[in-house]
Amino acid sequence: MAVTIKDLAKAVNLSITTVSRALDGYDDVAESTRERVIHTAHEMGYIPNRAARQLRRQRTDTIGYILPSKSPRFADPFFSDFIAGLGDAAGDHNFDLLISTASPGEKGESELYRRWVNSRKVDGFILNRLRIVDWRVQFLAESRVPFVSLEKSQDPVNYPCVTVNSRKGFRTLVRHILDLGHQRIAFIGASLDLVISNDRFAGYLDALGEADIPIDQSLIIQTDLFRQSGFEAAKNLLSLSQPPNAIVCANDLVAMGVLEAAKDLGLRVGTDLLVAGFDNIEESAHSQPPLTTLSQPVYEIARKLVDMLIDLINGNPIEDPCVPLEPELVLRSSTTGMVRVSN
Amino acid sequence: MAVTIKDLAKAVNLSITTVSRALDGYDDVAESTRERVIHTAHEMGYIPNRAARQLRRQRTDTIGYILPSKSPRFADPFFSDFIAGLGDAAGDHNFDLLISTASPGEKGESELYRRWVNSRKVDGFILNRLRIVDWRVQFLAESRVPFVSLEKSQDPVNYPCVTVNSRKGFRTLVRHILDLGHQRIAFIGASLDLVISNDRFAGYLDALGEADIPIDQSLIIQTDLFRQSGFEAAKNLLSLSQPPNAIVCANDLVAMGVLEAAKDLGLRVGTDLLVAGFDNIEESAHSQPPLTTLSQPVYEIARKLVDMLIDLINGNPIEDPCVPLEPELVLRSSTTGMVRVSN
DNA sequence: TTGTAGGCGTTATCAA
DNA sequence: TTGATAACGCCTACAA
Repeated sequence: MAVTIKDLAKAVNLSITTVSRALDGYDDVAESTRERVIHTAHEMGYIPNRAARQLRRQRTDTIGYILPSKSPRFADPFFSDFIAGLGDAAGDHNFDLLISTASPGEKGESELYRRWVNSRKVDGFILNRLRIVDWRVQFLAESRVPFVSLEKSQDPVNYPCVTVNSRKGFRTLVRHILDLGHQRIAFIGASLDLVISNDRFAGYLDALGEADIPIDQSLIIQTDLFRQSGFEAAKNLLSLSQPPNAIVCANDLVAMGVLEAAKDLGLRVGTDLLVAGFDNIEESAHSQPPLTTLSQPVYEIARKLVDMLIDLINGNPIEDPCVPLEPELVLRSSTTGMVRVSN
Repeated sequence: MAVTIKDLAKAVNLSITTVSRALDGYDDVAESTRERVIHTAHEMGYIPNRAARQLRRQRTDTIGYILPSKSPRFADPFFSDFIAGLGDAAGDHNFDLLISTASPGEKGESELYRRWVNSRKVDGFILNRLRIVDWRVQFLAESRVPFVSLEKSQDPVNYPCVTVNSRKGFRTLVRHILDLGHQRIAFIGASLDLVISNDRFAGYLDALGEADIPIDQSLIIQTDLFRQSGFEAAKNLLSLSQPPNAIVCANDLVAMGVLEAAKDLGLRVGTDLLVAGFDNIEESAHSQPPLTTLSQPVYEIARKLVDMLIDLINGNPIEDPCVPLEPELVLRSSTTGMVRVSN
């Protein structure tokens, strides 16, 4: 059916060996021979069989990403950008991207990682949504499978990563709100096991601490990072006897839910209630009102991660074992009121 | 490193053959032997090497989907649901899902399909966003690679598919708007080469024809199925000397752009201007105002497609070579005005 | 009921 | 500069 190296060898009247090496650019092949081989290969539409190559080289030229999602049906747009970046960068290196989904913490998740590792399905992993202590880090390190991550866990293991200083970002964001004269600021985030949630919460505390504002536990909510969770959390917060006059959210999706809750309650966001998020997803520029948020270059981060991972897989030295980035504060009318400062 | 069947055979003191067949459930293996093998396999964490199995079986247990997108960074939420369905269903069958992106019509696209076919990377393909005449259908049919599709092209080839009657759906939608007393209805869609665009346009024409309303070419716009395109198209439409009083869009994303344009121009959507879309993406329930749209069960469709494809790959008879579905009209205030008929 | 052996398509080692 | 040949890990006639 498909043309194999054997067919090709027969066609050019050479041994399989020579053909293989002509194609792989070894320098012990006569230039004329190489040209002939390459030409005929093109002509016959020869493409090496992946499985055979993998078996022989013990490599798959595939990187894996397991989307940490309970319900992929309502995927965070964050992941669209992230996956697009992974896919594009992988393609540039002639790698494939294998994707699956698994709920963090559930049994299926660890099984999936284990399967992909044991059956040699991928040469390495991309991780994100790390926990402070993350079993994946331990497991992959022990299994000696290359991996890189967005965010860094506290495990005593060294691995390349990209980190976004969301702590500092959130501190800046909360300060911005304080500067506008609002002091009763609520925080909606996820479990503090999650690095991103923890960092952002820390930034929130930093800013309040510096302004000598006491922490009010009733204004701090831990939930999922979904729109619906934001909606419900906001409904609760806003029905307190002393409701907050600002709500900062660990991501934009949650903030979208908050906007909707505010609308339901007839609050004018930007004046009665300030709202902000994190991620700068596309929708946040188009919401009603547009959302103040912290922007991180998700697509580029994903690309960078792939570059690092492939270096790692190839045994190349990684120039920058840890790339630190700063999120950018994007001011929109959900905090600045009617004046549109930025789009 | 990873435990192979050889290691396992050694451990249980049997030949590779026997182990292999014990694991594969052949009935010519002593029950006691089988138990011993399975037990030890578990214990040692044996997982068959994919590459070897693929090479031997000439199968990859992988299905491919190439996302037809020019700019994956701003992916249509439609694709999130679709891909989630593909992934989940594939997983249920112990198949993998290989994903990549390519711009429809560009050279990279055909190369990608060709590569995946020739290098036997996947056992079959899922297609969508079909053209009226689609080279992929021709190519895959000629290559004798199994495939199924959402929507059906007009190529003289038989293949299993799921179709959504969007023509009828759009007819119903446009009628709904006509019933509300609006007659100047604009259509924003994509190239009429695209089956979905063509069908929806046909439904639009059906409804206008039945109501004896002449077609006004200036109200018909062909563009991309992106939010920004909808925004721009709407700006143009609404600045006509005789602007439309309703705009129906080939998908929700475009409708979102239209909503924004309307807001910019100070129009009250639902009264001054009616707007509707197709897909029922999550955002359409939360937009300002919520959007009237046609709903199709994207996730379930994707699952169904995978089931059909895997049957096809396995040579099983397909019970239903073509599954026809009806989209459901979801009325919201973007056409019904202030009254929220449905959420 | 179990084992031997050949081969899937490649790449890599060695010899010619 | 080229060509035999042996793996990689698995499956499956066929033989025992």
